[in-house]
Amino acid sequence: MDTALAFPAGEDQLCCAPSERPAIDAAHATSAAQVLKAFADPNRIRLLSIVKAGDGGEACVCDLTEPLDLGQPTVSHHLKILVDAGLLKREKRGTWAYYSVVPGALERAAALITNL
Amino acid sequence: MDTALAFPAGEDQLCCAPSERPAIDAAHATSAAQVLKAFADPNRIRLLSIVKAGDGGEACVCDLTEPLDLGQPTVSHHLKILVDAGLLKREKRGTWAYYSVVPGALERAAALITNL
DNA sequence: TCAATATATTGACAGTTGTCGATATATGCG
DNA sequence: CGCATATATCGACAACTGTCAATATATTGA
Repeated sequence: MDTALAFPAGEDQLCCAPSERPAIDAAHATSAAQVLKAFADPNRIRLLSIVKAGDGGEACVCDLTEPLDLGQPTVSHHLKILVDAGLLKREKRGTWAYYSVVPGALERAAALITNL
Repeated sequence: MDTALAFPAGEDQLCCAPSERPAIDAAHATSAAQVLKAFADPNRIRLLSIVKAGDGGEACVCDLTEPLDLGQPTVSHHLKILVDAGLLKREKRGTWAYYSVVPGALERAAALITNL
């Protein structure tokens, strides 16, 4: 259970102008890559997109397995990766598990790229 | 040579508000993942960062192999992946190869995430 | 032309990842 | 309780990826 360090906290404000900022160190690169790795698969991209576009910004596994044309275990696997990366959150209601995008998570992930 | 489709062109303006946008299709997800995959490795993150922070926004391979503690072939390999993804461009001057970030590429890559 | 340097390419190998089928674990309902 | 449904976990396997050593390909300079 490598449960989500996800977004290291703090680190929101920038020390100086982008053109003057020094290169990031190995530790930051590793944690950034850990999050960005979650976007490195087409099916996970689609999962994020479908969940975000879903009614109420959420979707359950049963809504996701068909449009992706993947087996249910594989979908669960990808969802776990997205949750561990801090991008999705899981809420169980009855028999169903509803996934939704963690507020601000996509923007923070995008900032990892623009703030390089 | 799977030379960079990179950023598919067009697709810059959005059809509607983010909350109303439908989920992206498989083809878009695949091309987005192709670019984002380039960010899925800590050493490539550092390469981008070091190049961007370098003098004149560029760096040659010889400047990159030492701080990353990687062999020269491995650095060349990662640089090729970043070039193929449309993130870096290569300019050969004499014996040296200078790499620099393609203008706007990081912002476009980040937009692939926020526009999900 | 020949040697030295910088970079790219190749081939190999271990480690990781995406996928599936089978199975386990809930949860709700008769 | 016992069955059906929804989801998660496990084990296996092929495909992909990151790394290195060895080698190839410029390019410069003597």
